[in-house]
Amino acid sequence: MINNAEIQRRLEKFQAAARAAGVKLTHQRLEIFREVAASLEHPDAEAVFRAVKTRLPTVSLDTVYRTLWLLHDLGLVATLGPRRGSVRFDANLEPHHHYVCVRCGLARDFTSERLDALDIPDSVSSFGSIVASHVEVRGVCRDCAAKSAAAEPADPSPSEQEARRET
Amino acid sequence: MINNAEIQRRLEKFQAAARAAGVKLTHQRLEIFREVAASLEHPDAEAVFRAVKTRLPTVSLDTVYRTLWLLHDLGLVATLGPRRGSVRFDANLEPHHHYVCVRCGLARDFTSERLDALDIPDSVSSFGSIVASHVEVRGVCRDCAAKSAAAEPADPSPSEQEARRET
DNA sequence: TTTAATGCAAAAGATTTGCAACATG
DNA sequence: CATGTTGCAAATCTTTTGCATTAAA
Repeated sequence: MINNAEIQRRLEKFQAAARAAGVKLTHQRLEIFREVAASLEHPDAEAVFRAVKTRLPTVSLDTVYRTLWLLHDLGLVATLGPRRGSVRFDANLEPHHHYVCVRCGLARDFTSERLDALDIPDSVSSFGSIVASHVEVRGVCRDCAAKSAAAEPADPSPSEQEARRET
Repeated sequence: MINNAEIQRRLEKFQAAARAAGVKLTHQRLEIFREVAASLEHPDAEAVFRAVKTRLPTVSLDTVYRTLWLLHDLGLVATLGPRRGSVRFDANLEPHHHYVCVRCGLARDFTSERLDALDIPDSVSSFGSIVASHVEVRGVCRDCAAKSAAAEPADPSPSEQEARRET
C-alpha cells in the first residue's frame, strides 16, 4: 500500500489531466485509478476489477480495460513489458539489453559491457534470488515516428495528446 | 538474421540439452528452435508458426506453443517482460526499477539513484527515440523458492531441470 | 441538453488441453 | 517396441467491440 499523501497527489494529477484532455471524470474512473495508484502489485485488469467491484458493485470488466488504457494514453500509468498482445520469445543467451517501442512493441537487442555490470542494490535480494538483470530502453521506433509524422502534418500541440488509440 | 555459426552453436546447445533432459529431438522441435534462434525480432508463437509452416506445412500452432515453453523450461529461450498471462499496469511515475519473479510473475518496484542515470549507448538511438530506461532484475521470489523447496525435499540434481511446467 | 461513458452481451484473440495416431530412441 | 510427441478439435482465458442506456459537464 502506498501512503495516502502520494495517492492523493496522483489523484489530483489524474483530475488535472482528465480536465486538460476533456475526458469526463466518472465515479468508476476515479475508483479504478485510485486502485492502480494505491497498489504496489502491478495488477492486471482482472485484479483491478475484483478490487473495484467491492466498492462499486456494478462496474464491468470492459470499463476497467477501457479506463486502464485511457490512463495509459493520458500518460498516467505504464504497462510492464512490451505487451503487444502475445508472449514474445528470445533465444539470445548472451548478456544483452532491450530496446522496446512503446507504440508497436518492436523489440531489439543491444549490447553494452558497461550495462552488463549493473550494480543492483542489496535491498533487492529481499524480494528473492537474483538470476539476471538487464536494461530496458523504451521509446518510439523509427517506423512509428514516421507514421505519426504523416498523420499529424503540423502543429503537434499538447492538447493533441488526447485519448485516442486506434486512429 | 543471426549469422550461421551462431545459429549452429545454439542448435548444438539445444541438442545437448534435449539429450540431457531426455526429451525427443523431433523434426518440428528442430525447426521451431531454429526459427527463434535465427530471429532478431523476438517473435511470438504465431510468428514462429507462420515461419515454420513454410518448411513444415503440417505443424500445428499448439505444437509451436508446447515447444516454445519446453525450450523455455530447458533454459534455452526467455520471454520478454513478466508475461504472466495478462497485461500489468504501473501507476508509479517516479523513476524506478523492477524486480520480476520468473516463476509467478510477481513484480515489485525498487529505486536506485545510481541506476536512474544509466548510460545508454548512442547506437541505441538508431532504433528510434528514447523515452525512458529502467533496469529489470529477474529472479525467483521468496514464495516460489519456498514452494520448490517443499516440492523437492532433497537432491536438487541438474537433471531435475526436466521439462515440467505445472507439477 | 449534448456528448461522452457505462454495462451488457457477443466477438475476437491468445493459449491450453484431451485424445487417438504417429515417430523417435 | 515403449513412450514421448504430434495434430486436431474443442475448451479456456484475456481483451475488445457494437449498441442502447445513463450520467457528466
